[in-house]
Amino acid sequence: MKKMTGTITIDHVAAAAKVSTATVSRALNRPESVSAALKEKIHSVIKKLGYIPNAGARSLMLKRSGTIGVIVPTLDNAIFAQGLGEFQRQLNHSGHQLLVASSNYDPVIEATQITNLLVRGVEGIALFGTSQQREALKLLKTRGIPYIHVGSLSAPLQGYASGFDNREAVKLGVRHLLDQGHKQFGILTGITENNDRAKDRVNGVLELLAEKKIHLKPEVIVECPYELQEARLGLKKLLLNNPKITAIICGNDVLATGALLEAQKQGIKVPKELSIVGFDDLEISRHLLPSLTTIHIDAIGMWAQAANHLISQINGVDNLPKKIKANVNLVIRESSGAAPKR
Amino acid sequence: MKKMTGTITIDHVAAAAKVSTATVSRALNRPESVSAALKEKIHSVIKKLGYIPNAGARSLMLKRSGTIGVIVPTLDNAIFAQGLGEFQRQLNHSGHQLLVASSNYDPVIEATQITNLLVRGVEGIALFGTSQQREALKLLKTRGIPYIHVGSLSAPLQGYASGFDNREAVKLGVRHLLDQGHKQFGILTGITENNDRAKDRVNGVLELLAEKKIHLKPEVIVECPYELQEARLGLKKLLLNNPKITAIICGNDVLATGALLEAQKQGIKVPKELSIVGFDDLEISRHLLPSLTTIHIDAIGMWAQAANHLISQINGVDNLPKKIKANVNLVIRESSGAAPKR
DNA sequence: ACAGAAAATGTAAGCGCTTTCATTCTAACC
DNA sequence: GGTTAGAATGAAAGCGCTTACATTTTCTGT
Repeated sequence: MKKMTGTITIDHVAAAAKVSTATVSRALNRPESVSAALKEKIHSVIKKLGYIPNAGARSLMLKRSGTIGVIVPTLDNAIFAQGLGEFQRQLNHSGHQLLVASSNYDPVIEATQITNLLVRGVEGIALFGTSQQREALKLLKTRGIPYIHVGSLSAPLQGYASGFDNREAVKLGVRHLLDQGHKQFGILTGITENNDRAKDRVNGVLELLAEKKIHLKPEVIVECPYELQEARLGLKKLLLNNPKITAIICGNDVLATGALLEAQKQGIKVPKELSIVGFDDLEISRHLLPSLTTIHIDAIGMWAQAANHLISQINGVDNLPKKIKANVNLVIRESSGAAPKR
Repeated sequence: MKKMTGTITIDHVAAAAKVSTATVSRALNRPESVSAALKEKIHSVIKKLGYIPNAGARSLMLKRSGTIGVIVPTLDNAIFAQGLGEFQRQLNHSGHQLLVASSNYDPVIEATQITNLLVRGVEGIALFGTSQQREALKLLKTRGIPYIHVGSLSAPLQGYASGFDNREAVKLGVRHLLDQGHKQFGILTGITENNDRAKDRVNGVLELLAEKKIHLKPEVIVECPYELQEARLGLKKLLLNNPKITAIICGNDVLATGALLEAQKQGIKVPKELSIVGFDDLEISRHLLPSLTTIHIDAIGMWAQAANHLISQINGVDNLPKKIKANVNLVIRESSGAAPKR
């Protein structure tokens, strides 16, 4: 039967090459089982016709779609963009394409995005953090879809995770500040609701300070969205009500950058009058003046590991590690210094 | 036939609900054609079984995959990340998922990524810029796959485009600098090879300056990758060999930020001794000290338009506009000022 | 209460591909 | 030269779904 439409199927190729569809398929998928002569003829026909196998039919037979999904809170933060770039690069090595979705830090949206990805037939999913609805996670479990949490370590439902302990990581910065003699702290954190990483970081700070008998009043903990403008407002608020603060611990480098810029705008000397510590170590952090003291996380490695773990899961490798720890370390630069004498 | 595997198909649902598969399919796709009673029973069975339709089979019948591809040079630049976020948001409205690929500014990689996306059955593709291989574009044309160029306006092969004229846009900044009395210019541009936008911007500068009888020597045009570190090196090089320069036009805000930071590091007063103009208007640009004079482009709108245009193409709407112009305007801030008297 | 229209449901044919199994061709051996 | 193992190819089944068409059920109006 001749087709009317412009879509070229394997039948067209088979007909044009005067072979069966089986042979065409084999020429494509198991070339060593086809004679050189036919193989050559088939490939030339394919090129001439511009044939590309139909993805649906293929995945229907193979039971593999060749796509992997990822859901991040937002693309608008360099730390995610950078991570996704690496994730995608790794996936490419194994012939997978990346289906991207974002949740805007909302578990409800995230749950529907999980379904969306499932409906598109992804073979695996990378999820950022661990604040997903249990329901959604269970769906993945029952459907047997491989998935991995990225950026945290304490995965629910005994899931896999590639990340680090945010609670401990942030203490690196706090300890540094304590060593510098700081006593009056402020925290500029992202919105902690539905954000386990932000929560952990705040709790890490509080925990370590509590050990040193320092207890923070609620008003020195300010939450704000991860935006420069908001961070500046946040710092303003923090300092206005608590002028004695000498050190600010920020939930990430976006917040820290905003805080730094606002401090400078107000003529506050950093680090002489105020020390600022960030988290993530974005590219810009080392270039700011003063450069930012921050917690460096190996985001590249973390995402690369996540990708490879996911692929291993898909390939049915067993005895896979439950947790993959990413490297984390304090980078002391110019935005932190000795506490001012009063 | 009972299936052994854990995969739940429409047959399982039909059996469990004691209806035909056709009815289940209809309950899902054309609910108004199924009686309320059955509909309810079917949905409860679906929920209980955790049934999710098989993507391959579905796209095979429907001839639509529900996915759209995009290829950007990199995810590592906020301007792309932000754009992609919006693109994806728009696509979600029409029930599409985003398949992301990146080319690292390499047309060869881009061509293979185009094939990859095609193999995954995307219904349409957004391409950044116009530097793709003609071959690859022709493949899309012959396969009848809708696509659109984003970020430029002069699409090859009579393709569609959502973007702006980079050549004219950059002149906004140059004119401003000329108005401020500048005579000695330097250009800090991204790598122009395989980058039509970067090329156009450089040419735009040269064109306008030529009108004013200003001709730039090759050594005041420095190319460097879009990274802060590289930009700092670039500025150093520029100034070292050409100390008389009073104004620098940068290919984008990353470069401009790097230049600004390096100038400050060197103790050069901006804008008193040196004016800097960027391009893109990233979030950080308005917050830097001094804040960055730059060309604002409506990246959000540009990507939103691209998404909608692509969807219209897919839906077979005709008489679609060939070019969609995005808004562009000069934002004068603190990094540019009057040329220093010498 | 009954014919006929309309609504609801079922039957079965493919969508384009891979792959098992059967068949044909090739080459190797005695 | 005749047999046969092995390689190359073809025929056809079916992956899970949607939908045209056939069939059954329900609803009209008189």
